[in-house]
Amino acid sequence: MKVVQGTLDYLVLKTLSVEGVKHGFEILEWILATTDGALEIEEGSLYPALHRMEKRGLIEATWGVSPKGRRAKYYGLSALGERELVAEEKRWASCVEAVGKIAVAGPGS
Amino acid sequence: MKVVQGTLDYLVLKTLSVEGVKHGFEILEWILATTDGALEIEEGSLYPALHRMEKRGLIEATWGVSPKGRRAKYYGLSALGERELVAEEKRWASCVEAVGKIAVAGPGS
DNA sequence: ACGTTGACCTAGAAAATCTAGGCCAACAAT
DNA sequence: ATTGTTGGCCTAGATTTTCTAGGTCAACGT
Repeated sequence: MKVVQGTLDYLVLKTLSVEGVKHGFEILEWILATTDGALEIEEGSLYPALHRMEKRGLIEATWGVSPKGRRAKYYGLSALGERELVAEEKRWASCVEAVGKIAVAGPGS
Repeated sequence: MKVVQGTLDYLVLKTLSVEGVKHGFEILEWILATTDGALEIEEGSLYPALHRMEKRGLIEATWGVSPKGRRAKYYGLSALGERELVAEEKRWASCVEAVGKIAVAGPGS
């Protein structure tokens, strides 16, 4: 990801919320495309993250077949995941806001 | 910090750039106050970070005496640190922008 | 028959932050 | 004089997240 740590869960939750059910590879590609290549998440980061989140009950998986005819694990948001998404959203917003305050502060403030 | 990982260096560099020379405790307090309590950095995070950054030549330290009469290590930005700050600033901005794109994207986009 | 692609997986490394302490000097209070 | 509190710095080890660098297996094309 090469950016900041602690955002991946949020990104995945948001992706599933916005795009609906998706499998791992699709999530990677969608995030990459949507951010114009800025957020290049590695498979080695994503799959463990998906497993963590599934174990926590935030997302649910079912095996299926991808449009290209391969077996694929489709993930969808659970009710718990939706609530978690709201919390993560706040967390991220308040972090961005706080860092913004530092950036804006001047010697006279 | 309880927020996102990978921002601390940026926050410290920015603090020193905006506020000038400061010692560790002051940095903590200033960030806490400036973000209205949102960014509560722990001493156990800050001091190792300061040492890392000093080793990398981004900041320079001199021992002095605090306004309250205690010995204190004052840190200032080096020329290298100023350049690093510019880079970190871009990194952070592009990350926020990218995450924003995910958040904004809708099923129709 | 063989190489490529899609899709998933994992072990171990690397890095950042936190927990939970400890140290010592200055000062206040008794 | 002693005790307690505060200011300021420090560190070892745990935890967590992400990445590196692999590997597997089936579908498809040639």
